[in-house]
Amino acid sequence: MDDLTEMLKGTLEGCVLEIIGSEETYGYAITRRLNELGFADVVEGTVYTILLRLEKNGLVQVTKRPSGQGPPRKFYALNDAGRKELATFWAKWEYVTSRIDKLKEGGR
Amino acid sequence: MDDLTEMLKGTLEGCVLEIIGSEETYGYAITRRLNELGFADVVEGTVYTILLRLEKNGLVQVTKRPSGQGPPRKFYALNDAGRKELATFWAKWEYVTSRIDKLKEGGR
DNA sequence: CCCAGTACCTCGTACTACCGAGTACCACTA
DNA sequence: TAGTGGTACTCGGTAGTACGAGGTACTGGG
Repeated sequence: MDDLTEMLKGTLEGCVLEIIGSEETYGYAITRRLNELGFADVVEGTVYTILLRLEKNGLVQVTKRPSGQGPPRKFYALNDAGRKELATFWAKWEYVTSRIDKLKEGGR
Repeated sequence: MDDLTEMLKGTLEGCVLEIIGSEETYGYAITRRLNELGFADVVEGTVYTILLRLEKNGLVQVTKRPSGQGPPRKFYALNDAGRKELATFWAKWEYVTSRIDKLKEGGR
């Protein structure tokens, strides 16, 4: 699948929230997970910008832990605000997809 | 539904293509159609930007016609390149939504 | 010792949508 | 004939998001 960049705008952050929400994890692993899921072109730089943004917006709790496999890892977990934001994201996603599907079906 | 701006990036152009593809139409009407469909915040300025981009990228055929209700209208219709682009858009859309739904279901 | 793999961070760029303001044309009305 | 409201298009500036390319740093193996 070719370039999905533009289509992922605004949804990638939600995906990262979802991943963090299901399991406390760190940037490098999140990138791998997204790639596995089929978002092959998502690169580290992108994920880190999102992570920084989440932190700045107070949606996550960050814990640094040594890894034994390189430099220490920064583990991210959702806090209450983050869980709320995630719920909002899914609500928007439902809304948008339902409208677009309707449009696609020639909905009048 | 609050601000969908970021989530619509990259999909709005596809929506406009779809609308034009189903019926030759013009900017003002496209805006109304989008609003009806539930994309309430989409404004004229945005639609015209997209339309100009489509024209510049050679995806549409433009015909000017008097309206009897104001200034002449610029009617847009898809050409071959536009139809191809529209098909690509839907393919991407399928792809992205399937991956995200998978993620949402806790897909491993 | 160097290199590959892991892990993180930063800066500059491109693209897209929005917003505000402006232009203009028409029909109807007072 | 001046004003109002609806139709219709254009343009310039702004903000948000993802990407690319680069850099730092730690570990273990050849």
